[in-house]
Amino acid sequence: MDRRVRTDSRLSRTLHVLLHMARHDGPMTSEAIGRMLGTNPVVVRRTMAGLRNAGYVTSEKGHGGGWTIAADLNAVSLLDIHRAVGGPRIFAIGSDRANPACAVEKVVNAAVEDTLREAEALLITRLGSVSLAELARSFDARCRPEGASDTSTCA
Amino acid sequence: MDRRVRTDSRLSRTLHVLLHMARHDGPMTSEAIGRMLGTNPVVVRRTMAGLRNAGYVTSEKGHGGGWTIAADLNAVSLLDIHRAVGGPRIFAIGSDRANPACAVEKVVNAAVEDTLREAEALLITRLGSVSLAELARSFDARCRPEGASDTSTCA
DNA sequence: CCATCACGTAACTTGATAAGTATCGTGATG
DNA sequence: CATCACGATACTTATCAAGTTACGTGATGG
Repeated sequence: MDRRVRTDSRLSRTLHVLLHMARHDGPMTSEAIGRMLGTNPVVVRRTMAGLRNAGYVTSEKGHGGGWTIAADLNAVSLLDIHRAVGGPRIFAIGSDRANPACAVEKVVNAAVEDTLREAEALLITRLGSVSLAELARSFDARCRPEGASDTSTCA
Repeated sequence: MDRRVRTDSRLSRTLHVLLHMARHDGPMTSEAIGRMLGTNPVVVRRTMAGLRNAGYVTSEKGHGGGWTIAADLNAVSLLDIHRAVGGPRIFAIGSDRANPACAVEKVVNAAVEDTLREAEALLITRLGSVSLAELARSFDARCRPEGASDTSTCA
């Protein structure tokens, strides 16, 4: 319980990207994805590398290259994506010493950490119970009742 | 959803301190508390200031001064302490843009944030359901079956 | 009265990490 | 072989709890 952390948006960014890729024909370049996210291609490649290692996407170089989804969207959960992008630390709060000598501190840390673990377990369960396909369908249900290729806007 | 954050140990540290104070006669100095936490008095004062503003403790200057509990431990929950020390951001993950123009991004952010909110609600509920007195009793039950003044060690 | 104690406060530094940036290399396309 | 797009490394930036330094103020007590 010692690491420092910032608000990590890799999960939501990646989901955003994947849904666009799902409704896009052909590979998408890091350049185009970066524009979508308001960032640059290097940041995109860094995050996408995790997805590639997990086998969820593939990348091709050269003309007409870019990123392509390589998995069944029904088989990949939000939790899988969370883990593929680094499975980052979830909480910004915690205890400072892992194994305190003080008995009071032990009890306090255990109480706080048990509570955090409970919340984390719920989060993990929820993320694990939603597939990318379901997320995509929930978008269609709300925004694209008839379905079409990707014409949805990105600022 | 934009702020950056580190692992924040103010809650667990403060609970640790309060339990010691509860089984300690007379005020405790920031100096002594700092030794307990492995930090220095200024850090202690900074955190304790929140508790003082909330009315949970009082502070006295000069000889024999220091910090004293001013609340009924049965009436103060872990959540109250969490809030008194700044109610810091709980999660290290989130979305980067609060109000995206892109409809896909909106749906994704909503899904992620709803899940986080659910986990946060559970955490808040749990923290709110435990009083300082109960936490102290759980320590006694485990470590001090007969109860006495504060002889518990702090490394 | 004055030395000491202990809190109050402000300003600055440190450490950790996601994000951002710059640069070069490599392989594929046409 | 020029261009494209990924791969990889190295460096900078932003953020915030925690740590540190320094000085002020009020209370105690000799």
